[in-house]
Amino acid sequence: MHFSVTEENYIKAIFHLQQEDGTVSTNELAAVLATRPASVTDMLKKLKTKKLLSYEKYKGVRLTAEGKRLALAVVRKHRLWEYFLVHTLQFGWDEVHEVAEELEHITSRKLVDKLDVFLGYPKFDPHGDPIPDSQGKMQQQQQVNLIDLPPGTAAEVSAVGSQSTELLELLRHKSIGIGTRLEVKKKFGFDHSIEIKIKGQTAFIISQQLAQALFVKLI
Amino acid sequence: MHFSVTEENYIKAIFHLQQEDGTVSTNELAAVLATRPASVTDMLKKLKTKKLLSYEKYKGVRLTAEGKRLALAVVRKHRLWEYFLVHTLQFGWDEVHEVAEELEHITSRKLVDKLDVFLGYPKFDPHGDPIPDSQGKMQQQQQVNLIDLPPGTAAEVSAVGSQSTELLELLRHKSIGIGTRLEVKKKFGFDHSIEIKIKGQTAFIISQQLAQALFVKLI
DNA sequence: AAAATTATTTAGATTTGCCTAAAAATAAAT
DNA sequence: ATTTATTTTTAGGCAAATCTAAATAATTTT
Ligand SMILES: [Mn+2]
Ligand SMILES: [Mn+2]
Ligand SMILES: [Mn+2]
Ligand SMILES: [Mn+2]
Repeated sequence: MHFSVTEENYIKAIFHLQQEDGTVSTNELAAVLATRPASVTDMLKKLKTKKLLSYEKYKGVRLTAEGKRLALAVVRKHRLWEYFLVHTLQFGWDEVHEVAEELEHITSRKLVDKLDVFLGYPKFDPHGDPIPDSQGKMQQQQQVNLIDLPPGTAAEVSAVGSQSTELLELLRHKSIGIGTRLEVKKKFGFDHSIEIKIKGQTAFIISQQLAQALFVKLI
Repeated sequence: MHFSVTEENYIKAIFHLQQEDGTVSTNELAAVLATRPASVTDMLKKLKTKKLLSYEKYKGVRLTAEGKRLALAVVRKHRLWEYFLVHTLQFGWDEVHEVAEELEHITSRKLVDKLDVFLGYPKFDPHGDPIPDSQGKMQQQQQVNLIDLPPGTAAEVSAVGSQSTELLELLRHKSIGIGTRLEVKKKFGFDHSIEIKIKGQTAFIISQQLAQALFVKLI
């Protein structure tokens, strides 16, 4: 089976959305794919006949095992290419998402596997997201949202909740990246901001929105 | 300006064909693109309105300066990726053409230039074809067809005349590659076969077809 | 120079992915 | 339980890239 770029993008979007919800709605899909609900309905019918998803009118959609396999293959390529762009070609971590969005659709299986070998079988991409192996298995980090840490906890940043340029720009400005170690000093109920301290720097406060976009693991 | 994969493939095909002929015919294009003459005519009209080529009904076609620029950009990407696949990812030189055919359409300019840096600004791809620099300039080797060498001449293989799997398979079997040094021993008028000698091997005979597919530089 | 062959273009359809506008189903509010 | 609002689907069309079959132009042969 070989699928078009558009079909792969739909499958990947459904995969990501159904992590949160169990089942995915037409409107949600239209929103993340920047297209119209009517177009989504058309595509869902097609992907159903290709057995990549189960779909009943008005009932939302859910990937089949086959659809999940495809989604994981695309995610694997996306994240491996991002790792390549950052670690081999010296891109900034905020510059790679768009390019990987294209590279993830290159079809050669051999290419992906050789790239994986060359990179040394990385387990996480530059944004802290796990890279599926050639079997589609990925190592889940036991990570928690920074907003949920109680004061006094030390932690290491392990992932970001979005690839938006704005977020990554802010993080660069505050010198926060994957692997940064920090300690929660104080939490302010009024605006849910959090005071954190990074070794060698004076403590500073980050907003609720930023804290919610950061995932950490305890150390 | 941004162009579709199909448009880029047409422009690249015209570029290669017009190296030999000055002007390119509808049927030639249909043949190399594995499509129908009628489809070619449609596309030529479109590419004309985009000012990538000059075209008069029944008169054949020729790239404009703009069209040539685009063609060289695609060729640059194609050959840089081939170099990457062979030298970085350890592909065989006979396995890379198809994959590069997809990778050449990735749009990021920054990606190409960073890839070029990473690879060390290579001047020739794995098949001996020159890689255009970011200005579109490429270094032409003063190479000659092996079939035209007189007996007694020593030479080094610098390029192959096609990327076909069959050719590359035959070359691997005879341990001939880019950089192989050889000497022409004798030429046989009957079938235009040529006896050649590679250092450390006993002399052997290659066919006219193979000799015509090999380009060499004198040493 | 006329006839036959070959090359190229037009005409009319098809497929994919998308759109707008309108209809139908579901969910929420009164 | 109706009415209202939201979500989703259908209907009908459009643009890109392709195709087959038929028409026209160019070339070659006789
Ligand atoms: Mn994509
Ligand atoms: Mn990522
Ligand atoms: Mn191509
Ligand atoms: Mn090549």
